Amino acid sequence: MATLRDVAKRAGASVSAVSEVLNGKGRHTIRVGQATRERIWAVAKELGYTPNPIARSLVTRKTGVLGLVFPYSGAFIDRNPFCTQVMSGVFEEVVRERYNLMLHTALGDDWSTVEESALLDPRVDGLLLVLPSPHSPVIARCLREGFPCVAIVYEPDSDDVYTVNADEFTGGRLATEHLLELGHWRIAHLVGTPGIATTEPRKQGYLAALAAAGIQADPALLVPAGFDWQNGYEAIRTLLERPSSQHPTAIFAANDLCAEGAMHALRERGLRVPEDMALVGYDDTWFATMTHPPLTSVYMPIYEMGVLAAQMLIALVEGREVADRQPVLPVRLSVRESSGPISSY
Amino acid sequence: MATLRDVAKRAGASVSAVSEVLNGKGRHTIRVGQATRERIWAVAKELGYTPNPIARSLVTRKTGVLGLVFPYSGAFIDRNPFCTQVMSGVFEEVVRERYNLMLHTALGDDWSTVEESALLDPRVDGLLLVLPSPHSPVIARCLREGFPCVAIVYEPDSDDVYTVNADEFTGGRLATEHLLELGHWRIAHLVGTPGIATTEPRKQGYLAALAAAGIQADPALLVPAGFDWQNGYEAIRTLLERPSSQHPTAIFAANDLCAEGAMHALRERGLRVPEDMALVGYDDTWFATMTHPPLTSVYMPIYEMGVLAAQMLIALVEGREVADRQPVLPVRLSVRESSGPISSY
DNA sequence: ATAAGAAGATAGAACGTTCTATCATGGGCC
DNA sequence: GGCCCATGATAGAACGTTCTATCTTCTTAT
Repeated sequence: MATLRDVAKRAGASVSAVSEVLNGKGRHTIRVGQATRERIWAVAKELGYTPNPIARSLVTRKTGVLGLVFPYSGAFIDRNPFCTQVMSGVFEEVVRERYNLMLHTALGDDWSTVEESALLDPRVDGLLLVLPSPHSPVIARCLREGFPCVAIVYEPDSDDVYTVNADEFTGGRLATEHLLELGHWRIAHLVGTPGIATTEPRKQGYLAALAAAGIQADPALLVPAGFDWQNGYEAIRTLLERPSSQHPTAIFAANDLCAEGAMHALRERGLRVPEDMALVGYDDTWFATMTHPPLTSVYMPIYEMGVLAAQMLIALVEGREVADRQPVLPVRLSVRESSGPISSY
Repeated sequence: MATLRDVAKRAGASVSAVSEVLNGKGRHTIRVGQATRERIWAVAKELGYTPNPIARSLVTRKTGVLGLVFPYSGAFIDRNPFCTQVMSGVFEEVVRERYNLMLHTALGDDWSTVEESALLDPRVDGLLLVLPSPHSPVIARCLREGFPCVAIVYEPDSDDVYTVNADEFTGGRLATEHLLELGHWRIAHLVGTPGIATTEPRKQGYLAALAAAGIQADPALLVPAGFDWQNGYEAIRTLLERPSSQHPTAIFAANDLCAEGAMHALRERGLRVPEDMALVGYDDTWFATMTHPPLTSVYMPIYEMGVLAAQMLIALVEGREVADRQPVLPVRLSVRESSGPISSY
């Protein structure tokens, strides 16, 4: 690997001049004439000079690398379309802006590994946190130390924290309203994993829609489930063990994966979707269109959330101001077959 | 951020001593007495010293970071369970070995972006290439320059290249044999994307199984498709436009996603799986178990391939010898409902 | 003619590590 | 008393950049 000094020696110029010509942005007072410029370029090409980003980072204190931190629960990354889609959006923006992406993970609720590795690590310019736990100590620390950091899906616990969220409450409401419009009034909600930021607002949206329709929520229809296929499957199996008079006629699942699990359990009992049980999912990832029947689902702009978060973080890293610190992106309902024919149209 | 010098000054010791005590592995001749050791530790704790990996990398020429390069075709990362599962395996091993992972991508067939960023980039110690194009110039270059590099799913074009593959040929054979055993003899194969390393051997396995059964392959039943849902969907729609006397009775799809697309198209025409058409997928990702009916699929140890590739690369980076440069991992058939009842048992 | 400043350049000090080479001191042994 | 060597230490040269401070010329306005 040729260094600046190698080029300088061979071109008969100073290291400063070579640095300025090859890597400089004209920020400082180093002035190099046309002739020397050309000589330097020629030698650089000849020697195949390529700058060493490590040496550069040591002095500039910028690396051009962003850290992406995922919650880790064994199978989260490879099984949950939400995570991969966020990543996809982040990645796209990162590539566009000529940054690099470093992957980190938090083992379970233990974010200490992140603190040890990524946070204090000058190898990354900033941190993107996906689904951090509530009142995340990592975020608190970033804020305290002025380390650039954006959380994706996080209940803002301070005005200073940068977050990107979707309007989960409205999502829960839309899903439920849709089922109400279809004539259902015994609607179950498969509740997401407790502690994950999306769980509570979706549930509140569900409750609000019921209340607005003058229906008293039946606590027995708030079924604890989670965001995994297995969660949906087991929740429905348990639910169907009750006497059929207590069964709902429609289900609003925690997310698409959970909905598919539910569908599977329903099918096992010979119940048809949507004829015997209407079903609505959440997230509306690619996965929702390929179930049978295709899932009605609340569309969340997951990819866009990744892009936006990356944009915000890059702005922070580069010292630009971010107008909206806590944007909330709109959701909408994607109506497909799993919720049944639409009676109101 | 406290530096070695800060600690040294405050502890009344030399930078060398502090470096040895806090970060050294006892590799060289620096000897520090018990008393100074304790003083240094105390001061380090007091100042919250944390080593700067960038400065360290500059001198050691090791970063503890591995680069993971994915093929990029718009939606590959977030839609294809294969890629995310490889990543999951790689990630697991990388975390276990206390390395870090940097994500890169190759835009389409243009791996030049990789050459520009990752390859010559001293920020990574080695490169993990997922599904590189045949005769990859990147691999050739790594080999030439002695840069550690392991390819995941790659037809070895030299004895020196390190690859991790699954036994695709046997996979294609197993899938086809299974359908033959079930009594099918008009078996279509939805062929994968041309140019991807897995496409050809799977097809060859299919042809070999037919030949072994004394069946002459019908070229019309070799349907060009690809590895995406849409590919399977469209391939089957085209296929079903032929007169039904020319229809197959069974389909071996390029992968699970493609199989699900096929299933969708079949259902649209009122054809039942497996009663009217038996179906076998490939990869056997989590996705295969949640289709309806669940997919019979060739299990590929994708996760394990990621782990193994990472292990090999880390060994290379650390200068250890790798016994088997081109391991081929075994596959097996996961029989589920989409292929129909098993007549031979 | 001369001061002022522009143009073209360079030396060398950082950045925070690792690690080689070197230097003291003191104890044990002949 | 002198020699050897173990023990405890340090100075300072790398690593490859960026960038401030400084030094020559040469032009140009007064």
